[in-house]
Amino acid sequence: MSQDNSETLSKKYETHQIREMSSLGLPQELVEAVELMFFAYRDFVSDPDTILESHGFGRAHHRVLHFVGRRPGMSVSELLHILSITKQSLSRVLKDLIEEKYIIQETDEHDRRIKRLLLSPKGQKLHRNLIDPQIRRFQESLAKSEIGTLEKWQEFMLHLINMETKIDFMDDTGMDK
Amino acid sequence: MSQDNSETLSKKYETHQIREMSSLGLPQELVEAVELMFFAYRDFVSDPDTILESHGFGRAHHRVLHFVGRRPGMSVSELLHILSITKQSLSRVLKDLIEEKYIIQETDEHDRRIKRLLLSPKGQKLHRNLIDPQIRRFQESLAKSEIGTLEKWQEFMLHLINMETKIDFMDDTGMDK
DNA sequence: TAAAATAAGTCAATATGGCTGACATATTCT
DNA sequence: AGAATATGTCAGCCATATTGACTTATTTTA
Repeated sequence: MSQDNSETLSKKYETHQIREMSSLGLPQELVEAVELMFFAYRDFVSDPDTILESHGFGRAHHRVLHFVGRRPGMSVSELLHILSITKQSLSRVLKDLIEEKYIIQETDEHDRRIKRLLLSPKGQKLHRNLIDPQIRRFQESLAKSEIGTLEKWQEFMLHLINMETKIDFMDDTGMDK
Repeated sequence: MSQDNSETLSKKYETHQIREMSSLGLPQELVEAVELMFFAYRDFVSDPDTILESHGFGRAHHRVLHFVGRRPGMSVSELLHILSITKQSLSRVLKDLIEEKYIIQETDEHDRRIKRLLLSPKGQKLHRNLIDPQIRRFQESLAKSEIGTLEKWQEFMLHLINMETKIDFMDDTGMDK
């Protein structure tokens, strides 16, 4: 942070009174969980963010690289669907990635309207560099926690997801139910 | 989505070949987990997003309401610190919330440079409306999963967080370790 | 007590990544 | 032949982030 006071907050907190009870009547544990989602997500994407910046890319580029990497040969409209954005939003980002040869387009053999999207070797390398710190973060967290395997965590996270999204996700992973 | 083809992706997928193996050499489970983070976070904030829109607010307003609600009496610089944004970014959002009387400012008694931020009753009500669907989502997910309690999930999520952030979070929740 | 540091606020410019609406083009389906 | 589909593009708008340069009030410190 640039304009920051690095003194710890707790120290400051001793100097003033808490004026009202926070989060009246809500289960404290669940309110905490809401914050955990915010902080965990923010820090989870922070490493890729740094790498992306050095390439002049943003999170939008990351998402495209990720899904094209996971589903080689997906069409533009499939990509729009899974990202839940408009084609105008996608266009700039996709154009960047194609111009700089991270993504390759190939016309579908059977329906020449459709363009299949693929990662070039260069794109695969960047994708790998972006996902590596995230994988590492999971592995470290797994090692430090008593959770054992990811299974239950995954189940819980999956239930947080909207039904429509779930369909996309399972197509993507090859899951059954 | 506005410009969307509602046909399911899986159906389309039968019609073309997967060209290359995806995510070469990476543990599949962890790659899946990366996606779960993306989808779960997106859908988790989708309900508040809808409510915010009807008030002419965005996610930035939500974050301010949330942290001020959780830590009544926090100063502007503490808020900047916890959000990791600049004061110029905060200013418009905070101005909106103060002008529309969701947030009250009070000058600190002992140091008159500092302004303590508080939710008005109106602000508390909105905060509550925003967090309710998220709490509900957690409760439903908890009921559907075999995870039992949130404890292990919380531990795992906490380990995903950067050390600096952890300090803020624990100040916030009153946690010890 | 004068100078430095701190807390808050402001102005201006810039970038990213969403959005809508209106079209254009090529291709395939009916 | 005409409708529908897949992609792409132009133009403009909005929210939210950034940096840098200042101002004002207040407190701390040398």
